[in-house]
Amino acid sequence: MSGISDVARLAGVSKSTASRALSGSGYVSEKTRAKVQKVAASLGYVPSTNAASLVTGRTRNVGVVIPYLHRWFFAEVLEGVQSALLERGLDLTLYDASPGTEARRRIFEDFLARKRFDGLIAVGLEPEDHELEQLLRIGRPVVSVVGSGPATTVIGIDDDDAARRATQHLIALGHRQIAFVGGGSSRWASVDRRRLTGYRSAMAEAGLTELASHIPSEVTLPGGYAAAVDLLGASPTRPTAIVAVCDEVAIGAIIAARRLGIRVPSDLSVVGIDDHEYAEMFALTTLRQIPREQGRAAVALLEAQLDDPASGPTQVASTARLIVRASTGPVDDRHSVMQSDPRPGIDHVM
Amino acid sequence: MSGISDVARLAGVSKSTASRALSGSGYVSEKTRAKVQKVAASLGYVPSTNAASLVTGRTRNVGVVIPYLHRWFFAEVLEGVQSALLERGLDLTLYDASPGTEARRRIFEDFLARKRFDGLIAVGLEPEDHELEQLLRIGRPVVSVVGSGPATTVIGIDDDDAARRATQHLIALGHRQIAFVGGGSSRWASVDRRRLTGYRSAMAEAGLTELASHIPSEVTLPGGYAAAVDLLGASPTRPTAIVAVCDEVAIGAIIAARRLGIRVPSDLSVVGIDDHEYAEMFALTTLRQIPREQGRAAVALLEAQLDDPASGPTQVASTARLIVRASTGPVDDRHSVMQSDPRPGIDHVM
DNA sequence: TTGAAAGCGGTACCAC
DNA sequence: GTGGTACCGCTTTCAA
Repeated sequence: MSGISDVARLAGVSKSTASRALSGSGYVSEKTRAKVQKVAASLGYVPSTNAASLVTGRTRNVGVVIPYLHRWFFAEVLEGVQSALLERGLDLTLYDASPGTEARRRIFEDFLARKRFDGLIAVGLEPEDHELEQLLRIGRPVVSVVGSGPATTVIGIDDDDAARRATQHLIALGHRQIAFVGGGSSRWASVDRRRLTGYRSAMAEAGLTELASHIPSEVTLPGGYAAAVDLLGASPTRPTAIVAVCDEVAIGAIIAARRLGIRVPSDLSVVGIDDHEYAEMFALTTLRQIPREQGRAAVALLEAQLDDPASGPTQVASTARLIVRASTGPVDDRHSVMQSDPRPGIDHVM
Repeated sequence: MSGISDVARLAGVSKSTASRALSGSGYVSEKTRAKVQKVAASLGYVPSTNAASLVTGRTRNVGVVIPYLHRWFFAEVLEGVQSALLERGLDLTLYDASPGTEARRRIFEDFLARKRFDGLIAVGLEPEDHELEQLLRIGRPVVSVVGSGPATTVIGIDDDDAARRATQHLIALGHRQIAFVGGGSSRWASVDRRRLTGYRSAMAEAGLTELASHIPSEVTLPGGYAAAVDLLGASPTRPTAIVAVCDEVAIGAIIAARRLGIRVPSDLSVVGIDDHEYAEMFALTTLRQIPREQGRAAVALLEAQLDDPASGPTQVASTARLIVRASTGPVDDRHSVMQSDPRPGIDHVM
């Protein structure tokens, strides 16, 4: 393992000059720079980030705090973050902080306090009050993707608007019995709340407040499935349409409908939010967000704050785009129309 | 930010004593130790890992190289690794190395060379020859979960055996037309290859070599769906059973079958390998592996190698357990039996 | 049992 | 433009 002194010696210069030549800061003649770099390369010299950090205080590492790895949205954001960091030569330290676990407590208590990073990206974190306090006490910039985060930069989509437009899409198709499925079964995520609000306001605007109903469920595919089985199987006044809190729940609902012999979209329309990787396979109408891009944007925002600590927190909310596929269609009041297409709901089979 | 010197000064001892008292190595009187620790606590002292690493050479950080984040198996392993590291107070640096990407090249070329970790855990990595060489050149212990890895510790299930038993299960139910679905469409993962081999040997042992067939597909749920649509929709001699390379493919196949009006298991039996989080929802018969445990085991193995560098590479393969649910059943040659149960295949509705 | 001092591998200030 | 040197914060001999 050759160090910078080895490089310096073999290049016939001092450590300081070698350092300048390699890090690119400070005056070095073109000639010596070339020489030093050649020697460094021939030696396979790799600078010790550790040593550099010790003196500069910069770690060239970013921490990512994330509560779930196995949910589509989170995994996508993480991939986006990783790729953007990679391009900048930055490392990524992962903190998997499932809500309510001992692991999460230790992360906030011990791991984050070590400050082995220049900044933090929190994905859908929804920190408790004392957690938020701990987060700020660290004294490093924090960028949140989704989730709440006063005093930090937050980025995401306009959830209220997305759910409202999803609902409006169904209303425009003539639906009135529209249920909102998902969220609220255990921990309420603020995202889910905002989406429910958007749904409710669209219902209210259409004078359908009386018909609005919220079916709680785990925010997962099996959760959506289970909730839909209950909703569709038992209810005497079954809804003609569902707004799902996200695509996973929407897909679970579609699978449940199929199992129950309910045709999508002729008997039931379903709209989600996400544009999940399975959305096309299920011909799901949805409001598209691109979490990977949100992850990349988070890195860019963090970088900006790192370069200029004075720049305060920003709020960035993009607008989700409605993607109409075949899981939504006009309401059919007759309930007994002949089906000419043997496979309704799938016109984009992969 | 108080450093160890502050602690030392306030405790009225030297830096060295403070260091010993806090790190727990070396002789310190019980009295001074208590004193030092009290002062450290009151100051909120957090040692700089950086500075410690610089002198000890140990980073207390583990690198995880993983090609996919959005696939169930990988996410589960990662969670297992993370939780086991957390318990040991170790950080986790993530390297997302999708095969064939520029990002992956840079990871192997630049990032790993920095050695910001004491050891590496490679998940399903399947390194190319030159990548493997780079991996070994780093001179840090490497533990692989799945994937190939000569000269490194490898842990996983006996894939050949798992696929063989999946196939035998179907044969025992009377099936003969059994297709193997998945893998081989683009990059062949060695896991997938071993599973295909297991399937083939079971077919051969039963004298069914002639009937064996491999339907390639992407190893994803939509991949399995697409392959099954082709296989089940078009084929005049449709198989009565499918062995899927993993649960995601199996579930895709079940969804495809339902769309095509093919009943599972009366018209088609499907068996997978994994015991995916959706397996129960689809009543999928499968060979269970517990990737989270594999992740935890990887950490334990790495720790062993870290503590005793002399201990050579180990190979650990556990045996997958057959979980029989309702996606497999006896072959029905009459093809027109009355169905008494209106919802075949789902007796474990969630 | 404790303290003094020498680094770990770099960066950065300052004089030349 | 370049070299000397102090120092980042901690661990670790070595003496006392």
